Amino acid sequence: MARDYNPENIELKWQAIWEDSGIYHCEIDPDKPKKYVLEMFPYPSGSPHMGHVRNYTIGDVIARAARMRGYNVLHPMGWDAFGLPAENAAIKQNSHPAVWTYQNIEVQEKSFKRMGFSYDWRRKIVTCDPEYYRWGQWLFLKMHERGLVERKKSPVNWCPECATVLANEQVEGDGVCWRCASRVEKRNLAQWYFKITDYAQELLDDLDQLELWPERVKTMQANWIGRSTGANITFSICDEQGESTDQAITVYTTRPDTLFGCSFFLLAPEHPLVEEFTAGTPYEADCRAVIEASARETAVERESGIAEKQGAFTGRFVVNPINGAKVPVWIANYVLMDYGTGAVMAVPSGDDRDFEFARHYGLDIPPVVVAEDDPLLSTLRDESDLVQKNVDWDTGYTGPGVLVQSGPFTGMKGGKDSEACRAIVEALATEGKGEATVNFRLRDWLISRQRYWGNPIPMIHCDVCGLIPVPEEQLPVILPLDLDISKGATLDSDPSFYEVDCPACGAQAKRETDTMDTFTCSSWYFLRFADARNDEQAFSKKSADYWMPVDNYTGGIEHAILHLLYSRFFTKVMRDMDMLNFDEPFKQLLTQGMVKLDGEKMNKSKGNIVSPDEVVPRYGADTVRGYIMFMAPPDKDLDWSPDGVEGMHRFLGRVWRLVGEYVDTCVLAGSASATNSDEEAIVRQSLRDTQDASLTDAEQTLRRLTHKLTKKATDDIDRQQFNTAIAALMELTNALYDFKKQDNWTDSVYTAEGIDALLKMLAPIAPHITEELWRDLHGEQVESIHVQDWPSYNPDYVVADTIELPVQVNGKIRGRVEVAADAADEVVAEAAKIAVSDHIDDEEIKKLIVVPGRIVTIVI
RNA sequence: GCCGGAGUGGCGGAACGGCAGACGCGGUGGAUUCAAAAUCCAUUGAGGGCAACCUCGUGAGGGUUCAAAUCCCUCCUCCGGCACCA
Repeated sequence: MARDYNPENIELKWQAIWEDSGIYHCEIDPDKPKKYVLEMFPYPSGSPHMGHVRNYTIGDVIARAARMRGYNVLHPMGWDAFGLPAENAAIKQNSHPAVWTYQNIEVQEKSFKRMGFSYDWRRKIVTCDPEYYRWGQWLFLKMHERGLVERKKSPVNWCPECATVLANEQVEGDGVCWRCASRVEKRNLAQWYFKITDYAQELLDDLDQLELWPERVKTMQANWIGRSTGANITFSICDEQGESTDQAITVYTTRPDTLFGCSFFLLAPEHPLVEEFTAGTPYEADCRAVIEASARETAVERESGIAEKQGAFTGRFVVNPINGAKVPVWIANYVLMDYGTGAVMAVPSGDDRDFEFARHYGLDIPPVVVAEDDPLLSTLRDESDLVQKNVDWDTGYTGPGVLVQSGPFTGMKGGKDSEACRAIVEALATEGKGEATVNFRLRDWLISRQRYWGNPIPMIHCDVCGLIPVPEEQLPVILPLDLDISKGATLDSDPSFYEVDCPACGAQAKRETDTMDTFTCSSWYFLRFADARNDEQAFSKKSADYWMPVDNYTGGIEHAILHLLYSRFFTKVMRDMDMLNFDEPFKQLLTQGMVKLDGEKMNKSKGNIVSPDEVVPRYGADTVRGYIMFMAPPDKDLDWSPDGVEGMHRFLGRVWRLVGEYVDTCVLAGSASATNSDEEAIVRQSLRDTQDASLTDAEQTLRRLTHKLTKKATDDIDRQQFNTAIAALMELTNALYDFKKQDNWTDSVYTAEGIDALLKMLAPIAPHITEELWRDLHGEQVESIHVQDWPSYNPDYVVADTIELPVQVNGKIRGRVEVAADAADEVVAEAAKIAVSDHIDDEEIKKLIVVPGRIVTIVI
């Protein structure tokens, strides 16, 4: 009687053996095709959850399958270890972030090993380790050299809870902190930036190269970058009489075609000219009220969605450069200082916001672009002068149309990027008052953080020399570990850290005490994995040339913008530094879905957590891996179901018993079990040489299913449809059980072939049980199943000799014909006619279509 | 508002424009058992018929096609992202 399936025993046994033998280690091998399989490395937040299990199982299956398909596979693991949670937890527990971090890493590492993930652990990275973060500092200096680092004072996002500034990407839609969900405030502070906007166009363009990225991630990035085409138009400031002064303001617009409809002009409340215009005038008080209201509003009103349009007249005027009209200058709360130029030409008839503002303050709404079907068009079609100052519309009209009341441009087609846009910009350009331009929504990346647990920014403030980079040979700037941070102290409270001599002039200077955003650490870690133990460089060119780019990258959709945009930016910068010879770091991206419970996100505070620590000891890692891969396609959310876990456990049990019984029978018969794979291959080959006619029907069927399902599972794993790949393996198991009803089923070489294919294809998903059964089958001395070749299939064996085709009459299935698989279409057609003769009667056949191997359809 | 994605049995989910519901869960019946668990075998979209079979079925409504879950148009619902970006 076969042994019981005891997952815990065999899993721990094989995990130890794999670790000792180092079978998952990899080295550069120019003779072998490489595959770099990577999952987004975890934050060491505590014990792992099902999301981790899913993420890393997906990657592991890809890596293992690739290894068996003959690739030299790099599959590494590390930790993104700097950041606020460590610091907050340490403050709470009166510990140190380093202690908390390394403890958690130990727990997670152990847990990942218990899952049987096939990492090359020699390449482990921990980003808070000086051996790693020194290279982050080095990259900062290199970017500084290239002019990509900037320190500037501007309104920034401040999270009061985290007591630090945040990047735009880290403020979520409703104005809250991505980490703690507190409401973010605006503060005017001097901060460090990476000039990601220098790469805005390329970051947008190269999305086209990413054929194997999900469409939605690319769309999200494109929206975030937010390219818009339009023109800069310059309005000169004029006096009360309309006489131009030598001062001017430039606006950005996407609709230069509507310029004749500009009936007022807007400045952002924070615009520097507002003070100059209004100081000491009767308009000062009103403007100040709007400025103050809008400063309060940004925090509060955004929450409610729509803020009421507010504004005030500044008492000043500008001249419309296209027609010399005198236009009043207002301030308005909906004009943003940090987009475009902070000033807007308002065209209420062509913009809903301007329309609303104009209605509210009783300003003119002259129509300039009118829809083809608007009755207004017939009355105004030929009007080049302003005859109608107002419309009776409910909103502005933003669609395409015809220009009216627009001087020489009247009658032209208007709208976004229209001929009128080009003509008007051209006319303005001749007078130096306009030029076509492009604007991006993307802002520079604010990377400084006023927190302790991060990579120190390697810069020094010298009163004499200004900002001086730390000389390269002095790297790394070590983050001191002896700080008592229990009260939330930062580097700013540690004189032994910040008191330094200026590297340039030797005067007493102050080291920068801000640290870098953790996202800087994760923006290049995939490159370090290629050469993790290099202590002379961030990574060698050779290792990057061989291993990069990452072939398969798996991680959560929450990084659709953040990490994935930053990493693309770093890659392009390093390419321009001649460190890399490619444009994009991640060839293929798989965004895995969440693991939920009863449709809800698992959450510590809700207490609805299913932990791998409780499920794995009970069912084994193989069952958990298999379940997670089977229950949904990898990119979809998955609802945890205890019954589903049982089902996967049952399936593995079926495989266990099938192979166990096979081995037992063979041992009794003194055959098969002793064969190693070479001998078996020879046996199988010789059998293939014999005539098919010697096969029984059952053998024919088993062979056909084995080859068909091998093809199916192989294809499905290739396209990462692991759920259907597992379904195919279940079918193969069922086919073997079916064949088991035959007498002497163990004698047939097709049983051996089926079991061989089943175990090998199941190996990436359930690595332990398959390894154990593989050794049962072939003996302890045989090489691991995980270094075996992936099974192949013979297309000739996939098709049966005869096939049954459905026959349709007028679109409905009315019968079936059994024909030879290679029968000519004419033969099939005749057979089909006979099969459905009842339904044809004497009707004339109008059309007869044979879709080979699929269907016959007859139209009468 | 704009941009994406998705709506298929009791449930999770399958289906290069070609037999809708693979595979699994759950259910039902049987074998085994003193009994149960486990296991094995069979069955399982809905409705009708003794039956071979028939009818209806992929969010709703139209269309293209010999043939539509799949392609096109209109609409509804849900999920996600962005949002006063001029």
